[in-house]
Amino acid sequence: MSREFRRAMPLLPISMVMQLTELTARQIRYYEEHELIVPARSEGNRRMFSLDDIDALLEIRELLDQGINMAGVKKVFAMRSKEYVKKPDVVRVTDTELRTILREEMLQAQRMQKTSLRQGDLSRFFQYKTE
DNA sequence: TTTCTCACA
DNA sequence: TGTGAGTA
Repeated sequence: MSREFRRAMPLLPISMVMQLTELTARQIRYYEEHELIVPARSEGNRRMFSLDDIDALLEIRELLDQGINMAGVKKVFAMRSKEYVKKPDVVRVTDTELRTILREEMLQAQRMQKTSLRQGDLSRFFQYKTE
């Protein structure tokens, strides 16, 4: 049994995920509505989360903490899954993608009236691109 | 008891 | 997002 298979195995109920991620059940379901996570269902329509789902939720929380909105989080996730389908080697941020990210950050920074545009934050995007 | 969906302050 | 209602 591969490591990937185990990580993708839906084993945890929402109560466990709540403790692991510090998120409320409401938030977890909300993120599912926005398709940021797609937990499996079992028995009586209960959500069963995998370790991959936990990772995704923790990252969503980090992104949100940085002042990025749902739209921004969606973009990051969309780009990642896009890469996954592509090649795992030298992937680079295209000019249009970079402009989109920067614009989103600028708008968000204005709305939040705080500096979410820190170099540390931006470096995350480049990290994702090469992981 | 826990989780689910739906609706509303 | 939080919370309460009515289920399964």
